[in-house]
Amino acid sequence: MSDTQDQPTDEPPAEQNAIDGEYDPSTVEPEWQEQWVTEETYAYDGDADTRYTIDTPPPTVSGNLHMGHLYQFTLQDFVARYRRMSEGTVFFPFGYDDNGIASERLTERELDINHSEYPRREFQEKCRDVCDTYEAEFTTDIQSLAISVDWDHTYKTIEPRVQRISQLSFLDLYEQGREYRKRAPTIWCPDCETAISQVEQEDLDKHTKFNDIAFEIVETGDGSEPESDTFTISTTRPELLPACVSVFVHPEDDENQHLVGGTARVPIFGQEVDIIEDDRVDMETGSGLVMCCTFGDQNDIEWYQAHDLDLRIAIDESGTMTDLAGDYEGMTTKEAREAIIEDLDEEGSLLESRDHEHTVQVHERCDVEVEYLVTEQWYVKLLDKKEEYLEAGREMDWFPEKMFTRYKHWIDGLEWDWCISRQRDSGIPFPLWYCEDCGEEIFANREDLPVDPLADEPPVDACPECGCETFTPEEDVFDTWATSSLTPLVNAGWDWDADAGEFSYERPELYPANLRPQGHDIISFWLFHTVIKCYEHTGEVPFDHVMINGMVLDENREAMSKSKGNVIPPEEVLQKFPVDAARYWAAGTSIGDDFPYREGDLEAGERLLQKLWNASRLVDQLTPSTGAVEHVEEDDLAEIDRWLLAELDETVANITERFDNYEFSKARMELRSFFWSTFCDDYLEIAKQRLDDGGNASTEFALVTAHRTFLKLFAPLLPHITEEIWTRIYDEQASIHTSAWPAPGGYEADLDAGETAMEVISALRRYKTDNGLPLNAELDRVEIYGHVGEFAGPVAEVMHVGSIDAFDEEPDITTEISGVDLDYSLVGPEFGSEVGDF
RNA sequence: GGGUUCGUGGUCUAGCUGGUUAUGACGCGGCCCUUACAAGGCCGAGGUCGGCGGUUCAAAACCGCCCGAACCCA
Repeated sequence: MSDTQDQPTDEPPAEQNAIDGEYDPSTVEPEWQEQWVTEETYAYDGDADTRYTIDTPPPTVSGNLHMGHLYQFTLQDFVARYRRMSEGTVFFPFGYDDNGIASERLTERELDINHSEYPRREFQEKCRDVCDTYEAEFTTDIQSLAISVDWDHTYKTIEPRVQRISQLSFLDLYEQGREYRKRAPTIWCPDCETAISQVEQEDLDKHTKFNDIAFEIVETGDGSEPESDTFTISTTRPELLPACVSVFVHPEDDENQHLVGGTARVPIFGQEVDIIEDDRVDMETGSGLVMCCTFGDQNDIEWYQAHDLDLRIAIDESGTMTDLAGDYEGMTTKEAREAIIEDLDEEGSLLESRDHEHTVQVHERCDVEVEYLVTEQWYVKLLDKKEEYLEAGREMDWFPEKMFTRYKHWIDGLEWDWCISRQRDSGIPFPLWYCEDCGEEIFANREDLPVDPLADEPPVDACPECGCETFTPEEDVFDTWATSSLTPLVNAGWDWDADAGEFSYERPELYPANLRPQGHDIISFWLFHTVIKCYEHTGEVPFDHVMINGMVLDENREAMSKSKGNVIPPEEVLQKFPVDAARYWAAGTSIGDDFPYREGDLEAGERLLQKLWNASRLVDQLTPSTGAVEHVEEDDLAEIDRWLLAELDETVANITERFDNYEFSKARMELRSFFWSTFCDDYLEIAKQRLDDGGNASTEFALVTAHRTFLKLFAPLLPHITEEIWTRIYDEQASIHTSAWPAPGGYEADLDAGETAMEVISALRRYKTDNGLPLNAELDRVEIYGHVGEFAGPVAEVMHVGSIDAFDEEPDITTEISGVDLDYSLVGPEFGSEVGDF
């Protein structure tokens, strides 16, 4: 009997009328939140037979909780709570990603300082202090949302344990030949003086001058005599002229075809450059001829690599002109731009200078235009295994399925290996030194990790290559995602076992994780990096399932943003509505779709809470104390009671399948509809009549069984109210959230007759309403044409009908209302309608 | 510029492996205080399923183009 619907047990009887008065979430919810934390209700049971593991991307510590967090964590929590009941135990950890540039930025903003004003160590300490404050606040917020995290399993990506894992990962990938150090073009912020990744830059519209500059033709490609001695190059960045290495012509540009293969001379600086054909030229802009400088934009880098061009570096790390710029050396790029335009004009090479508006790439942090510099950076190889990583993505089940295409598309479009070094202050250091003489890389020993090469000594006294005894520490730190892509391994306690000479897990059962829930905005970098790093370390993809959530929009379907001023802070919502109502709202959309914040949906949730409370009060009033409700065997159940339990069976099966497939919206809708319409509107009304004059074991049993089952089915969505009712009526000791998920009890009943009976009730209500009668008005006699089986009795009771005559056959006459004395004839609902003609 | 996803009553949605009268909620109108609940119950109005074309006996669903929105990558 253990795998049946939730039936009454022999628990100690609760006091009669355990539920009275109104439900007051403002006092009930905080009490439970506190109790769940102090009693460790959600503790992971490592010894359990079955378990479920969730690996969530740790939120970046960059500010306060927003609606996106509320939504996302709530969705994760639906899964966690459902699985905790159905599987036994759940590993649901919580982490903070506080080792990156976002945290530095938060610290600078919070303390109104700049990182460059402090020694690295001091600044790092400030970052940690600020993050601690925010994290404590964030933790309180998450707990107040009833997210069922195991608070004994939390981590920060800056903590030593995670630093060790991150550095181990670096060493392992290097030994596998998956990493290399290379001098190559990188995206560079001259203000922050660091390499940045593509995701850290954003578009900004800027007003500039578009300058037409004459280049002298030294030689045409086909040896012909040119009509003119010069051609025109249009550029917004004349300060890059000293870095000009070639000129490009589009292959379909007939007018300039004769120049291809020839050479041109750059004004002022005088270097001769090749004229080359390439289809990446934008023929619509300017003259159709374009110069390539190392480097003005990403296109220049592509050309540089595709055509093996020279490297001419005219701008250094701080945005200052180099000696290559001759007279302009030492100027900022802005000063040089003005000076060069002036000199071009004087020399007669400046043909025109006009206003121009275009989009530039800036660093999201400081809005300063990025440069492309050749610097020495560490990379993780990606490009040689695109096919394999695509296959790794296919090994996971995606919910919704269509989100896999984003992963696929990202890999298809990959053109760069992953630059993982950052010239930053607060982050996890690279565990290595370089020989001062020969540059040999000296890596830390695995058992010594974590190390900080700026403070710690290298593991050798002399360079194994050249014997030199002095070393330079690597000053760079890892990209945030080089670490936060390791959370599945952090959860499982991945580590190097020096004795065994291999990697091991502290909790091997946790890898791979069952589920990765996250937003669709971070599929391309966070999820992708997590999949490939874990895959390279373990040979296995880190997740069975990936559940992708959409973004929260405002009521007009627009993204919430500070600049639009349409941000709704969660605390404002939670002041107005119960947490359970907010969770009901969060359950209201298909997974993966963006969806708007709508107050009406929270009001609907609030009404559901009241309905649940009131229905529970009625069940409580109608039935004896829990211990006195007797178990009734299926054969001894009245038809109407067995019908309810059979319907409930179907609902249990459906809801379970919905949760299995992360279809919270459908689960919500079906559960609400069955509870409200079938249980409250139909069955409860019937039960009231049946229990009117004393006890009825069959109905009491069905009522309590259904009610217990409802509470459990609602528990993942509405944790507070279900716990409150559960405790009051059924169990004062154990939480509903650690009880077992209900399973269908195998009840069989005449569902057709039940359905017909409910339609008859509905028709009788309509009749009374249409005739201005109260619903409890007495009717003398009703004839039913249709199969209602043994339900005629309950129907008569609930609708206050004197006598019911039921006929299985269709009537000869369709409808007949006889007399004025409330005699009533009713057509049996037509059922079994024909399905088309084919 | 390239790609992905989406477009269903006033609002948010279900349906989308083609087949009765297109689902539900919110909102709106009317009636009803029936001893759990008026934050309730019952009834009702409201849709050319973004547009045009195609496939088919049959299209909200499948195909093409167009319009519009969002996101990702340039």
